[in-house]
Amino acid sequence: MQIVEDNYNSSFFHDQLIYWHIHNNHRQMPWKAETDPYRIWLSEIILQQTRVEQGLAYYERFINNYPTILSLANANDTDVFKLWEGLGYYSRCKNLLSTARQIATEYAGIFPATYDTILKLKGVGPYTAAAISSFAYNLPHAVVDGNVTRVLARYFGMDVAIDSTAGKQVFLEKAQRLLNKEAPGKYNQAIMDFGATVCKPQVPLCEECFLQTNCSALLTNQVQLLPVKSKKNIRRNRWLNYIIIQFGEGVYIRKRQGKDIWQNLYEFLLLESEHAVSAEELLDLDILAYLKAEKFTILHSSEVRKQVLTHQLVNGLFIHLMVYSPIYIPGYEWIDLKKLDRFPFPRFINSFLDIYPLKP
DNA sequence: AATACGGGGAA
DNA sequence: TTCCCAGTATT
Repeated sequence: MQIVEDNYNSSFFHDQLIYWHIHNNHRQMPWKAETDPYRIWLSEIILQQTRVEQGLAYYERFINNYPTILSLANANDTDVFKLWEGLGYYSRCKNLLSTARQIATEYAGIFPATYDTILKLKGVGPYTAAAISSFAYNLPHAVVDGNVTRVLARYFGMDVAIDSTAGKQVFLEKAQRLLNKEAPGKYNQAIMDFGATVCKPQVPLCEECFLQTNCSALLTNQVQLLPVKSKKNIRRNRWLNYIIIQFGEGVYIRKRQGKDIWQNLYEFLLLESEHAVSAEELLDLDILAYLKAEKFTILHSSEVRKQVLTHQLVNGLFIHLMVYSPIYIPGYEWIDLKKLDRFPFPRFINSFLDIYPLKP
């Protein structure tokens, strides 16, 4: 890459981007022009690896239920996870609560206002710290998200892998050099909106793009090849079979623990298997021995259901049983069906309950 | 340095 | 199916 040409391109790129942002960027979002760091932080956590359209409703619900960081800090965990239910990446929710409480106790409820202190907060990495710093406090820190790496990779013809350690450093430095130090928030907003609405991943609008005359990828016909990603995702198969054991008007559930998917969400009696198993085989397992001592009735046995996650393909079936005396299952608790909707469940379970509602 | 962590929308 | 989304924490 030529240094001189790079400098020329950089100033053209920067000026055009700001011009577009002021005159032709019509993307609306409720947290735009927001100055409350709590709201900015909340929106940024929700939007990590999440499309704006998907996160929007969650943001509104959180603001309605918890208008201040102190109200969030004082909330009860299950209620907050219930609000987060279905959004995915549930460690974000855990860290959200943790940070709200830390700010309540250690910062007297006042959101920290420097990049380094913000970066230390749980759930806040380089991207989110730069976003909060620039949007809430107009501090000169460039955001580097998926939009930014894509835009920079294409416009400047950067073919270093965006998911390599070296690549991340290169893009961060490039973004930081391009940043308008006078209006960092405005510049950060501009480049992300541009990436999301014009320089899109699959079908970018190059024909109507105001940067087309200087875009390296477009000029060398590499738009579809940039940015470069080195790692490929592996998806493993998994079989999660659930036994819904009902006694009276309640069922047995537990909160998921340990380092696995769906931490802090709830589930029914889980029987994980290495391969697909039938309902008959499941009910034959030793783990259900204590059930055999009791009289029970099979009310329903579902088809195999599937859910695609980023690193797993979850398969499994649901069996609904009725028992006629209370049973003890270590780690599980009996919950009245009328209260079941207070508990957050993974999508895999909720999608089954949608077609097979549990009624008292 | 590599990997896991959800769910949804678009092609 | 595959890709990718206003990334981060953990190993």
